[in-house]
Amino acid sequence: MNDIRQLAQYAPEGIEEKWARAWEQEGLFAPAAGAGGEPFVITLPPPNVTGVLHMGHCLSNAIQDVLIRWMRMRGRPTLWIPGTDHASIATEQVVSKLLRAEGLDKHAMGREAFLERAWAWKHQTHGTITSQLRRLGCSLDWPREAFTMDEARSRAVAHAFVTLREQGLIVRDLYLVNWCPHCLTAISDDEVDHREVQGVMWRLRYPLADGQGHVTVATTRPETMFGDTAVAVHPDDPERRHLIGRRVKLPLTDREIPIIGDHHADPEKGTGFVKITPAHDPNDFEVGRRHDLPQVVCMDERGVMNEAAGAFAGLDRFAARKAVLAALQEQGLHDGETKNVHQVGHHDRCGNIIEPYLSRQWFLRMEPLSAAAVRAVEDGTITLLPERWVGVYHNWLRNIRDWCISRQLWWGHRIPVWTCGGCGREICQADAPAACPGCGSAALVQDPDVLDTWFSSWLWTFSPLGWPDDTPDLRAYHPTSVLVTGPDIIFFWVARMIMASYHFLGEPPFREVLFHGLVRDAEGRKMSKSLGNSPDPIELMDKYGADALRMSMVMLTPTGQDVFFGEETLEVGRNFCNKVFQASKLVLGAWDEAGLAAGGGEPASGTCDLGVLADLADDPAAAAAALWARVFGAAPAFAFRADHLELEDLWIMNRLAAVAAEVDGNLEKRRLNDAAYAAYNFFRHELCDWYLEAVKPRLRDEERRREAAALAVVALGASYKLLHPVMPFITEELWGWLPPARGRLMVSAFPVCDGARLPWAAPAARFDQVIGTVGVIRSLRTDLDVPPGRRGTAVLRAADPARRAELARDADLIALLAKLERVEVVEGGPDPHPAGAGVAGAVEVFLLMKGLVDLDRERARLGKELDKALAFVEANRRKLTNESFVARAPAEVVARQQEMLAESEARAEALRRRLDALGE
RNA sequence: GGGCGAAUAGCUCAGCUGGUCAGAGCACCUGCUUUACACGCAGGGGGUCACAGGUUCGAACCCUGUUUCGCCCA
Repeated sequence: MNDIRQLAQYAPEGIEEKWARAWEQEGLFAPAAGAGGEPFVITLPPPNVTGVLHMGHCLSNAIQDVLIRWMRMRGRPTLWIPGTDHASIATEQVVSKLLRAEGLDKHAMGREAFLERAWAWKHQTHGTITSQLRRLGCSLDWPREAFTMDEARSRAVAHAFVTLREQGLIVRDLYLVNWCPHCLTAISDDEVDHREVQGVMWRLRYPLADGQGHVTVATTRPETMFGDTAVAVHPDDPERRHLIGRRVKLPLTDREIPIIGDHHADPEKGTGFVKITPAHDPNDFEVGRRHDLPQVVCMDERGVMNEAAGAFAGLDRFAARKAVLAALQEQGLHDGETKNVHQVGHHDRCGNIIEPYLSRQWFLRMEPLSAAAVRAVEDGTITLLPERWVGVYHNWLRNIRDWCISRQLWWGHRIPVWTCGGCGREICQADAPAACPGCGSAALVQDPDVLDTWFSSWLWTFSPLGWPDDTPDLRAYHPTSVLVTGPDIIFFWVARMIMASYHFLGEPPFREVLFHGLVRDAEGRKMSKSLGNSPDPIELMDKYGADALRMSMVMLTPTGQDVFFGEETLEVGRNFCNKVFQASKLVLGAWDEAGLAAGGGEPASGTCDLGVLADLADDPAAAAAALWARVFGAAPAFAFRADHLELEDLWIMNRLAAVAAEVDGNLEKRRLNDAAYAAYNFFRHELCDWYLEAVKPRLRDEERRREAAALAVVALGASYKLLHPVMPFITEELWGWLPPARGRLMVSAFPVCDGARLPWAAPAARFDQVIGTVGVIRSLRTDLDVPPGRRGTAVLRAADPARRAELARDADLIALLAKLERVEVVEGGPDPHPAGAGVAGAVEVFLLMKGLVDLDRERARLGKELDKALAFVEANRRKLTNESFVARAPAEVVARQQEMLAESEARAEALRRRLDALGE
């Protein structure tokens, strides 16, 4: 279609792809060269490279693009850096699964071959996510794209590791970690998902070693008893403390273990005796350290019992539980059980129950890094929005624990530590050493593990800018401006990024964090693959358009609030796109007919201050021309005639200034939904419903069409600008159709205004009076059943002479908008009769009925309806005065009956009023 | 167990510093093919602002308690 104006409805196909390509080719996503001012920078939270875009990304990326486009238009050098994340565990799982489908085994094929396959998979899927981001309209600076595992980022990770190691902040320790027996790797505390589980608390009898009875321990995990190295009681427990120092025989084994006193045992909980299993429980681990207890590991990395479990060796942990209980039962050592709801840790990636597991891992000491992060948020250097997350953030930092950063995986950054086979020396350096600096041996073995993915992500504000090198980008664009992400990764990522940036660069990574909510389905459930309730954004964009998707999501999502998403949500956006298109069609047609020369200049980004209207309020023609010049970058090629500027013209300019203030102000406050809604409301309910309707007759009038057409064009142009950050494609397209428009909308100036300085307050109020009056007349028409085809006469009565003078001047406008034949303005006198009456402010409004409706027929019809209504009222009353009904019927039914009575009475009353209004 | 948040129309939510605040969108009902738009226009119904107290001239808004729900941490 050559001329978009021929379209009956707006269709985004082709248009969105066209602009996505054009903008990128024209280099408009790169920060403007030579532009002054403080850069506005965002690093895209890198999506998983092997994933696909989901609705959450759409929301997050739409929010980021709105901020970026807005700031770019406002003239700030703007940079949004794209990138993807290697997602260690997730990717390794996906690739392993693919291999299994081919009958291949990861371990059999070996590390090198596996990594080759993983890279191939990464290359294959990488394009998916990036093309989806382009499709969504994200104005990312693609030449700067980074990948957490590319060479530069790997260097940054290695550098960070080595630095921290040299600073003594990274240590290797035998420690109890969260172990996933399914993924066969350690995970950090933060990857453990605590879920409430209906479990059982078993009571087990441990015989005293001297044969004098037994103690009863309570446990939810009997299978770990083979790792028990003590039984604890509270040292102040009056009933049990006398047993401290004695020994018990550990059932099913030939071991004896001591009874110790430790505060960990709670006399109120369970039986007061707690078995201590240092190698399989984090609390017990601490107890064990305090009492120097041995650590007995009784299962392997797959959760299978080992030789420490004697006869139970080889059983899976859950099978072992049953078997142990059965064996104890047989020996009379099983002392009953109670149901017990408790929290059980699950791996957030695979859902399997994690196992506390004793292993040698790398840890990062977090406490020394946390102080700067606490201070930055406390003193306002970094702000978090919504503010309520500040407490959560501080709480985590105050109780910070060491971070287990090693993972028993292959896909990721390999830990840059080598051990010399010759002298046993440990070498920690960024690049692989050729030989041991100590003994010269070349027999070096690198640590087999890789680093937690977040260990690369936490460098993400500066690693994409070239760190650890001192690059021009790093100097120009760091700290970044905003981080937009979900609050679910406040610990994983946000807090750690802040710590990393202060530690390595001594400055904040960003100035503010904007948290957005989760996208849920229409029933409020989280979107998940297993539920199948997560729609494909690409399909949705094909169907509704990316603009519609963005507009709907942004408009319907208050800051930080979860979104309930159903496909019909997108209709709001799609319908609005069409509305914008239709209005544009109307105005462009009128402009063509007016045959005006346009006049427009090359646009420059920056602010286009509509406060100029207030400055020139005394000379509306000059103000209109100045408005044109601000919006289109050059003076109009024609003159506005002051005597042709009407009330509605001043009003729409007033509204334009007000909406600019509102949109810009709400973006400033990060209330994106309010900003989008303000622009939406202005366009649909002010520009279309009132202004365009008011000027339609002028647009057909050769003498008077120029000013109306020109102001409509300006209003469209300014609206496109205000809407562009949210709906970039359609606005860029339509901008191109505006005769005075030059260049690209996306890099044109953004309308702003000081909301306290709006022009023409008095004329605006006068137009509001017109709107109110028209509203009353429209209501009366419906109430009185005036056929839509019948025009009529309204009488407006006002005591104030000034108000009467205004009404007289606006009578034609009111008649037009209310579809009346005549509007009379009177000072006083009796109520017109027969007529419907209403009030609009200080103006009494009468809609004359004579001639509009056949009074006799209407009287007859109303009389009949009234009779019916009264009969119904009577029936209701009879029932309710029947005492036995009121006493015996269910209260609900009586109440319902009373409701019906009230309703029918109200209806009868309304009908009587209408009948009275018709007169004799 | 600890912390945070929420409760306002059928649904999703605004309501910022007590005073035109009882609102919007969607849904619903009615009317209308008015030459930009039925992906539309016009009109309309609908809420004891969770509950109970308190402060105040005045409370969705502040305080206390209760209930329910959600999230995070242990």
